[in-house]
Amino acid sequence: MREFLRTKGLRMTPQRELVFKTFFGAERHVSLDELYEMICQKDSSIGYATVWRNLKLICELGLAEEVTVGDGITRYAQVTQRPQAHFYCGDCRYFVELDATDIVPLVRERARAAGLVPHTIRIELQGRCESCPFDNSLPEMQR
Amino acid sequence: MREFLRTKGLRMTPQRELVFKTFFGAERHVSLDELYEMICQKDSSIGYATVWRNLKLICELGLAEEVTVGDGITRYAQVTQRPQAHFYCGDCRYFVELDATDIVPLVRERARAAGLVPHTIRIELQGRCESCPFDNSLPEMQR
DNA sequence: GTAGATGCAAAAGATTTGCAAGCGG
DNA sequence: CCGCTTGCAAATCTTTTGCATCTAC
Repeated sequence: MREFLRTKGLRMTPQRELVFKTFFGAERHVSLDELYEMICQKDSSIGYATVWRNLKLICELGLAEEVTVGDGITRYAQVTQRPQAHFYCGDCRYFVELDATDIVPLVRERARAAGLVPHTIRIELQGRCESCPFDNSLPEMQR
Repeated sequence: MREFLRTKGLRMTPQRELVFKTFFGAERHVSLDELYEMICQKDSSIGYATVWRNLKLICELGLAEEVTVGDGITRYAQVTQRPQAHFYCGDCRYFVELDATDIVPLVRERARAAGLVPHTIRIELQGRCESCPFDNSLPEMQR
């Protein structure tokens, strides 16, 4: 990673390393605030802007992308080899990744047929997970 | 529409009617600001909050939904019968709707197989439209 | 008349930037 | 050393809300 950054004229610092490791070590999609919280527990002296800038950097490097589900919170997903769809349970706030390896090409083809060249394709679902600990239904709007 | 609102205990007002008509009359997805601008041209005395509240209302009524493509701007799409995918050209800011009638069920089934009950399914693409008037490539991050 | 709707202004959040000081290479 | 990074504070920008006033029904 240090090498990779060097080719971009970027440096590795303790803070950057911490942001990268924490982000890639997270097993779920995290928001900026969540990531900052997680990082603070390891190094409370790190600045919010530093986390923000490094998270943006990760996105710029193509290693992560923003995921939104309409609840006003932007979360960040690691970019993986396999195209994935993101499921978000509005009740327990649980994120699940669904394999969309077979579906994404269909979408891409649909776009191509319309004369469009997609750069990114996002498939985002929202609903209720089966084992959701919450059985109360919130007003739809606020999910 | 007035009847429909009445069943919800809501009223029709000149401002509300203007917001509804303008929104449903727009041939593209609009952001709150864009909608407000359009409406101001017809009635400059309308308040920003009124446009915002009515746009939210339209979403609550299930007649529209938010669309985001990672450029920091939330746009609103009319909900139509046919499931659609949204394509956004980052260069000319053009929105295109793609028919996804056949693809959405696939996604839904994929979720079901994982024990998830999707409430909404969004398919959002970003890229370049064929007849894009811009041939310069902006940095990916800022699209 | 009454409850919902509006307009304004200000609050609340989220995102982004300026700048001086700190370090990695 | 040079230039990328960091921390802090403050600026921006977007989304929401409080409240007095107004008005649809």
